[in-house]
Amino acid sequence: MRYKAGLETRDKILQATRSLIAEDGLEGTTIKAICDRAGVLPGSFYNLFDSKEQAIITVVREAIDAVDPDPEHLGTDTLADLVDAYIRFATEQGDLVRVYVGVAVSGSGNNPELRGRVIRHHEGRVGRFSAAIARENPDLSIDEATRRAETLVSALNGVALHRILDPDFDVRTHARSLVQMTVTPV
Amino acid sequence: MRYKAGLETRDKILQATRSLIAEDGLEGTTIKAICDRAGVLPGSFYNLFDSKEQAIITVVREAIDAVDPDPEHLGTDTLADLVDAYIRFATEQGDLVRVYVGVAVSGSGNNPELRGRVIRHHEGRVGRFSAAIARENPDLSIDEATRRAETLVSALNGVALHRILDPDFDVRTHARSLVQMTVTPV
DNA sequence: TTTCTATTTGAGTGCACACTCTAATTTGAA
DNA sequence: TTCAAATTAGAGTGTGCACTCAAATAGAAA
Repeated sequence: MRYKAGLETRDKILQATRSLIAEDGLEGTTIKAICDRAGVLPGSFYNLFDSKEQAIITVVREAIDAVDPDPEHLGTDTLADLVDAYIRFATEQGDLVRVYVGVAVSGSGNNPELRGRVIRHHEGRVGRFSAAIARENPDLSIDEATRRAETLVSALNGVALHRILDPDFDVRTHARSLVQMTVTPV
Repeated sequence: MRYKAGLETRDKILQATRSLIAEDGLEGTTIKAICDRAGVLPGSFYNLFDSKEQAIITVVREAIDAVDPDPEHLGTDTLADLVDAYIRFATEQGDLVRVYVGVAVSGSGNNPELRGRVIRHHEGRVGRFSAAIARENPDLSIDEATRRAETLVSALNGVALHRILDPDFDVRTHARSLVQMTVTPV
């Protein structure tokens, strides 16, 4: 893959794979469907990818990375930044939400690595939220901040899931009111 | 299916189907896998079910019904009852949670009816929660009660999802604190 | 232009899939 | 005990799957 044509084909294949996984799940996605949607023949697919699984893994990693971008800067984001990034993800990347949740739920029987990756990433996210909450509410114990972060991250995932069922669902409003509730002691 | 043996076989097949859908998704579940896990041969399967799809639909309906049992008694349950029922579902029926979420996310390409069923059921649930909230907080407007119900139901779904990733996750505590937050004005 | 290689073409392969069929066995009501 | 119907056994069928390959074409570097 050193010419422009190859890169474009690769991109078309990944787009097709992404939307098909969202529609039919990891195991329901076939090479033929990918090739048809991408406007490509099997030979081209296998010129660029070793296997169907490789294309799928590429898309899943993309989804995991999209859930919260830039996970390097530990301890610098505000809670509002983290939530805004998530709102953007939930509203603009519906297909990737479906891929992410699909892997979390039924982590590809023949590839348990993917599910482990989702779990580790999820834990990292809770940690990031917890740190932000602790930073902004210094009077909270570590345990309490973690508990609230768990509640908040879970609840936000639920909101993203709701938006899959109802595209008009107001993610922004619900997400912000969840933040209010979570960081305000009751 | 009029003899005891048939009923038992049917039950084994549905159990196997349920766990396999949870593991591999709707489209990843095969007749061979179902028969192997149920300890049954294809002939027996097709003596009791017309098709693979029929067995799957049966399990999915089971999952949808389990999300909130007894949806007839509109307007009688307290919010605490509804939440307790959900906590029980989330902690005791992990496989059905996975089936339910899986259908919600990637509603079986070749069977859009299932996804529609999940959506309608979900809306009914929000309505039930909304009514309970309004009954217990008469000073809230209908819109505000509905908004809070949407937030709460979504968040509870997120908590159930979290438990799939982490079986030790304390569903009860997080669910109850979400209820607190949702019904207590901030 | 020549040459080398990336890319595409599209028919082909073997295997696993959903599903069928007939014969054998088990069941329970009479 | 008889017997029709329910159930199971298990080999068989055609189709669609993931994947391969040799030949044709297009693209960049010399």
